[in-house]
Amino acid sequence: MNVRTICLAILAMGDTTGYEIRKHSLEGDFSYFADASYGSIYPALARLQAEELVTVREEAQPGKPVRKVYSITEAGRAELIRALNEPIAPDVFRSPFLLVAVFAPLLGPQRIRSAIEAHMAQIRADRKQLEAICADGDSHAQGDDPATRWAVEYGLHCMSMKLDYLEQNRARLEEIAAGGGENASRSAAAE
Amino acid sequence: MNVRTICLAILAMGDTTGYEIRKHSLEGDFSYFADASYGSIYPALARLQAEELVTVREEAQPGKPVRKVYSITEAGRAELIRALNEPIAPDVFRSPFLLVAVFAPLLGPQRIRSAIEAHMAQIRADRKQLEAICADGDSHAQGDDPATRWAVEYGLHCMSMKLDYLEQNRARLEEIAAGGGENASRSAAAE
DNA sequence: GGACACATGTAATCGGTTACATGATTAC
DNA sequence: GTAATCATGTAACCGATTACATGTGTCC
Repeated sequence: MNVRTICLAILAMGDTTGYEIRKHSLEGDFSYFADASYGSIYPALARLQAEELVTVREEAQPGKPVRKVYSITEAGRAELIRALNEPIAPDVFRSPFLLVAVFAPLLGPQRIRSAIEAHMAQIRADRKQLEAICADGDSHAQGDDPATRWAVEYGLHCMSMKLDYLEQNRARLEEIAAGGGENASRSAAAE
Repeated sequence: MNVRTICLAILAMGDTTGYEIRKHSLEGDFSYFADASYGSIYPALARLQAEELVTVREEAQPGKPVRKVYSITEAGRAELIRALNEPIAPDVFRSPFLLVAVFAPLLGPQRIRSAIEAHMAQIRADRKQLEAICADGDSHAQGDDPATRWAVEYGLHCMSMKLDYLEQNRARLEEIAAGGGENASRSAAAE
């Protein structure tokens, strides 16, 4: 999902600024889809504006820089729908953790233990963040939207499942790391 | 995980060629970690060779092009271990499907149904592929390695969980798509 | 005769990140 | 005083993809 579409999608949920789009993309809802930086968001917004898929209004606020608030246009909404109706690219799941896991015998039990710990902590943190969106309640939008809620619940479910699985199977990986250590040393020395 | 490390990792499992590395990275084991193309693999291998982290031997085979078979060196193995001991980057999970799901009310039930169908088919296909690695058995390596097996089982578990969850909750999303459709039209028309 | 698998490699391009530039306000 | 938050934007760079170039053998 390119930044352009992500911007359009976020703007379809309500008017915002480039600054806030970045926060959505890496903290809030939408953290599933992107992880965009200013360097990609601002040019994307400029381009969308040139294409008349969004409009801008400048809100001067005393003391602070001018906020450029973007709104999606009808054409923008149509373009978003068009993009979402295209064949969906497969989900991407890239796990540096699993690469470490695969080399458990080479890395030894201490490293594996700390890797598992860090990995689980990461998942817990992500889960907490997702839960916050749902529980937000009072805030004006996202958590209340049923479709967003469905997606968030799907994400939460996946995370909880992973944590359960790790809890139950981490010992096995740690044993592999401990047992294989000698083998790895031997085979490395043998070569 | 950059292509360089992926190449090193694959070579740590056994000698291969650039051509086969690509296959590993998008079909076999390792499909979790990368999705590299020739355009990145060949330059990476050349660089690794220059750094003396791998060596090459050319195997002439009559009729076919020369195979350049790469082997990891001791320095390469050390570099891989060093890379794997660095702080692990968080897992990346990017789901174009969930973006579609979030806009279910805007897209309507037919689209959502087909999106769910395609998504589940994709997961099933991925699962089949992973199962093949494990069940390979007779082939000389990966499926038998306990750490690889652990990682594969983790992946299989996640996929099965997702499928179960989708099976049980797809109806709810389809309803949201159906019910919300009118709202979306109204709100779109109202603006 | 055409498509596909094997096999290596380069050049153009692209999408995106990082770092930089600027500057006021608020909280510690 | 110093760090963080708000806020926008550009330029340099980078990693990777896409498309291209080349060539044989095999299967349908």
